[in-house]
Amino acid sequence: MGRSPCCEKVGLKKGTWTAEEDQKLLAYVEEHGYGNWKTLPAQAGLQRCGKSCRFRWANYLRPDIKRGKFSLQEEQTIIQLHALLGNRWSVIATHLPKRTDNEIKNYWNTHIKKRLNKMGIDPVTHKLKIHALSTNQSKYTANLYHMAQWESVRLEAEARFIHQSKLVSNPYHSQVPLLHKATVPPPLAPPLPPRPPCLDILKVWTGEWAKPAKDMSTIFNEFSPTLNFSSKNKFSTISTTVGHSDSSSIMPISDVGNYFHMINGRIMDPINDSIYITNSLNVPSFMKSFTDLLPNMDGVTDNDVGSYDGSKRTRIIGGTMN
DNA sequence: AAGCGATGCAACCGCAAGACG
DNA sequence: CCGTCTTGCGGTTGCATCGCT
Repeated sequence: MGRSPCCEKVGLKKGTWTAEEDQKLLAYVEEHGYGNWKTLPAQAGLQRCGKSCRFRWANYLRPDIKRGKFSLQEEQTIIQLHALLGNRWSVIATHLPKRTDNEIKNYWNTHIKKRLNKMGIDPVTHKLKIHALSTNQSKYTANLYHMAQWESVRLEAEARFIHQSKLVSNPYHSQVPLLHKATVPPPLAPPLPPRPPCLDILKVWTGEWAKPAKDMSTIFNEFSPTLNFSSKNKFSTISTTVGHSDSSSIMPISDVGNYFHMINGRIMDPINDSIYITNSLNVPSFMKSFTDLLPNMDGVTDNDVGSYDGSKRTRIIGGTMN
């Protein structure tokens, strides 16, 4: 495959765009649209390569772009989605209205990454750094981390519970294709034990970090969740046992894989044919493992991604399922 | 005021995938 | 099916600005 010559090779301008160039590009796109970036520069009277023009338009001149400081909410969303998706900036950008992938990527690299490092969290794996476990503060972080694991399992269990409720009440269930019927979850599990306070790693991010850890130890005396990951056939199973201090309620929260089923390597909701991403928490190790359950999201385009209004979950709608 | 390193943002580069003939 | 072209993505670099000495 032949590569198009770069700007330098054909003597085109590089570097920062001037206001005049911006105006030219903006005027041209507004009048003619942007069908062919290769031919656009010449037609617009720009001494730039098409790639540069496309980039400038997509990241700075497009009218639906918000510039400026990221809000705390946006930061949290970035962290959550990064834990799930890794460096899939374009996908992450679809969850941040009016933000571009490039801007998010830059913000991650220059701000969030550094702050996570300072907090003793590996920004790549979202796991605690081992060497950080020696300090008191890091013990607290470890507790948060542990709690967050529990929270993850709880969310998945809730998802299963909601789904099962739908099966009971929703007549649509009978129309679920056979493939999906084969993966219908087992009967309802016993009710969940009382929840520990909702904690996740993002609380560290949002300032809970500074609070004393004494309450954490109390909580951990009451709940001690353990996560286990295994792979069975095409399903990956997430299971946990939760023990409560009064030892009256030891219950398994099992087989998230029974709720979700895999199609083409993606975790699917058998009812809605949607790919679900837990959006309320992303715990380092759990999410790494959870992400591992999503071995191939590559076929999901930006257009496939939408917000699930009012839900704790964000779902990717209509990813290619060929 | 000058020098210099740190920081953050804008933009480039190379690769891969999709479109198309 | 194959080759070429175009587009999109993520990693990386370049450079302007800031802050400290």
